[in-house]
Amino acid sequence: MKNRITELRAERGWTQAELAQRVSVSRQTINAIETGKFDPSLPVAFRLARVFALRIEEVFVDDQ
Amino acid sequence: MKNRITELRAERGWTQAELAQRVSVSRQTINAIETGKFDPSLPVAFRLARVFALRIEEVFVDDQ
DNA sequence: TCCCGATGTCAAGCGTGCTTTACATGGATC
DNA sequence: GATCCATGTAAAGCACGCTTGACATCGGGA
Repeated sequence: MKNRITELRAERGWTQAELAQRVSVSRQTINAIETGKFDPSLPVAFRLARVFALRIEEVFVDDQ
Repeated sequence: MKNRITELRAERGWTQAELAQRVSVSRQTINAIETGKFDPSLPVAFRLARVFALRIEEVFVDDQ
């Protein structure tokens, strides 16, 4: 499961810490998701899509 | 996080076991998701949306 | 050069997601 | 009543998601 979070965050000029605050997780969690350590839970994925004003499928790419 | 899996599955005439097979999880996992025991992981959510030919937001409803 | 903000990473700890095995219940059919 | 299928549930075990706290590195600006 890939994601476009680093790119989408950069477009908006947000730091990892800022994004973390917007979706109510720790900075380390955002970093781990961006660097592919693990996939977020479904609720966190929804919150991420929401702060980017995108659909989940536009943020996360299922590579089967 | 609510979901419409029981309803969508019934529309298609699938049993929990059939759906489980289609998304490659155990029957107990489908049952637990339907009965609200826990939310699926993001990859399983993608597979569920895919077998229903719907977007994730049409299968899962984030109740903030 | 010195500092500082941003990012990467590690460790310990805890709750969740998912598995297998197993058993209980209810409805339909015989 | 006996059988069968679908569903619900439980326990044990393992891996993952997320936390806090801490430390390392890197680039930019004073």
